[in-house]
Amino acid sequence: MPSVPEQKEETRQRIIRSARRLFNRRGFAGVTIDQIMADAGLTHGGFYKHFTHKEELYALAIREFGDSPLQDAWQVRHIDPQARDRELVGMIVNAYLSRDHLDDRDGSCPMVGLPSDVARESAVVKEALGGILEMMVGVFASNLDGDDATRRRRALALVSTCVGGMVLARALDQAAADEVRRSAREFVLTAANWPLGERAD
Amino acid sequence: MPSVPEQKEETRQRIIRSARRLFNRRGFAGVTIDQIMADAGLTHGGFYKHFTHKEELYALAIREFGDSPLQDAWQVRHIDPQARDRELVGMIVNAYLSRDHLDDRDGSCPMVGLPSDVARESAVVKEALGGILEMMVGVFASNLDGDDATRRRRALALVSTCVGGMVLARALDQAAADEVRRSAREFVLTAANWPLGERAD
DNA sequence: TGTACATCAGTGAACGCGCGTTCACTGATGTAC
DNA sequence: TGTACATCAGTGAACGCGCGTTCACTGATGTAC
Repeated sequence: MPSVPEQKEETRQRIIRSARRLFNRRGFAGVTIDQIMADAGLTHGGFYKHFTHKEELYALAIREFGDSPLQDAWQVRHIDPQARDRELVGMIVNAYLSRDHLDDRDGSCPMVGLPSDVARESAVVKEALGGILEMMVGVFASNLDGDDATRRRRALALVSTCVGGMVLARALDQAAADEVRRSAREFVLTAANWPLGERAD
Repeated sequence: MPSVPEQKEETRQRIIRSARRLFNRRGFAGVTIDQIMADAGLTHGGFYKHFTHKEELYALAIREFGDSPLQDAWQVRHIDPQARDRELVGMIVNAYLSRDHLDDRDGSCPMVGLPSDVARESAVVKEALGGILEMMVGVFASNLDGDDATRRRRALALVSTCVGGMVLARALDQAAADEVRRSAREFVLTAANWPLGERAD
């Protein structure tokens, strides 16, 4: 076999990483295949040696956020989804609703950067986002009181507040963005009785 | 003056209404000027007799939601933003998080249909969305307890939950969408102590 | 009251550009002998 | 160990199409006389 499979796979991953950053910042329609390939240090023609459609790469890019733990992007590392640790969840909420996360157009959670985009895409793309939602809901639910169903419902609502706060913050001017972000954070931490920890902003 | 100003203004409004529906459903990049003009019963060439750019129409279309009271889209009419009426706010929350509102791609609140799109647009567009947020925050805050600052902060958080729940619901499959929607609704109504009223779904 | 004229909202062809996708080609690399 | 060959990831020109925008034109309508 004259081509090197490991090298091809490495290139493929590099393209997906470039796509993840660019799509997250500018949405599906706002990024061209040429830009993604150039960002990965390649020319546009080779794209179809790795993927069949632009949309296929889009779904893969979103799934990537789940694989390469999202925590990296949030500056909160090594989180065990099963962990019952209210302090840790408090930190996650702080990080999720932080100014850093708001400004990180490239690496932010795709629920913050791409929801309206995903709403218009096919089931494959929606499933990729659903996986990320479940990850976050799992962490929240493990640290709430009540029976399983109640914890899940409350977790879904609290995730909605976090995501909604950030989505709105992105769609507003700086001052309004900070106000919404902080209000959502205070509300979630108080409602769930999670410690506030040290807040950077 | 051989042209009729009132007729031109009427045409202009018809274009804006078409734009509002189409942009809300498919986003800024997903709609062509030709489609908007055709929807308004015109041909594409006349567009520039009314607007200078595509983006100008986009901002106008979003503002339109504030002018033509959003309540029409929510099936809740004649709401006085100053009204202190917990029952009414309960109805608004129910309507906002209803299946009807989720499925109404054309007429839904632009905070639900367009936030990621708006996040990538200019200040003019963001201000248009900010106006709609303030409308909703005003209604919520008037029906909460505490001093002004506290009510506003809680209102911002509760609006975040409503918007976040709907934005996520749009980006998920049917089953997950209903679960998020209902969880967010129950949580908001309970947390704010607003009556549940009759829920259709 | 009637007629010639000026205006301008709306038409539809055209322009230029960029995009997603295709394809003939290249050249580095592994394999066969 | 060396050489001829086959493979295929990556290249870059090209294709077809649709989009935003421009522009010469039309024809309905108000105005001047």
